[in-house]
Amino acid sequence: MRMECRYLKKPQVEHRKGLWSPDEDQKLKDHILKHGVSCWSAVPAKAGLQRNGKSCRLRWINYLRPGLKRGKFSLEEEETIVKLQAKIGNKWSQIATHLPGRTDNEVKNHWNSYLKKKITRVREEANGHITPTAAGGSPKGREVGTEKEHASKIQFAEWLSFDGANWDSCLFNLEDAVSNQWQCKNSSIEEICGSRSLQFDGQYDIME
DNA sequence: AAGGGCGGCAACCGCCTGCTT
DNA sequence: GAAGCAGGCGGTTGCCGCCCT
Repeated sequence: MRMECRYLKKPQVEHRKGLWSPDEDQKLKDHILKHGVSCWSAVPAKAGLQRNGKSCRLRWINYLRPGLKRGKFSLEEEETIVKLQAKIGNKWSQIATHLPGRTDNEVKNHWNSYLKKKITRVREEANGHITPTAAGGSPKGREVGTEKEHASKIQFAEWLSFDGANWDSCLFNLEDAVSNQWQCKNSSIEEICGSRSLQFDGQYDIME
């Protein structure tokens, strides 16, 4: 596969940057659906695009690929992200494999812009030395004080709670989880998550 | 109504890895 | 074993829209 692209003569064209137009999307989509991908660096020329191969690959994976799930992350998806991030760190591509229809970029963005701040806030509130708007929450943050914000806050606190009520036989400690200090005693991460959600038989014990 | 600030998202950048010669 | 290349990945940036003052 790689052989066929290795010594292809690539035209030296100025590559376009920035947002993709609907026309470019259509060209890329049509080309890939019709011919598949044997070599990303050859795709732009074959598809009639003035982009580089990497850009095309990214656009396809993150936006055009069939089966992508758009829209808000579900509570279950957020649980998965937080757990896996605590377990394996910022391995977004690996985390994304446990979230069908989600891309690594999407997961990363959601973590950086939302989950990380939420966790910090919950954590600091648990420590009792924070105002609700600190830790990334802006003083003018959206939905602050609204019913929606209130609801999401409660939900988040619920699924991060110690009682593990919605964790199906999982003893989960927020403080350790967010410090990357919790460990799974009896199960590998694959066993824990299976192909998708958090169904597993083992238990988490907090290791010092 | 307007401007400033923030959050969310798309895309780029640079490094790393694996493969081939 | 070294060099060159493509693909993969994580970090970062920049733009846009929404919300608040």
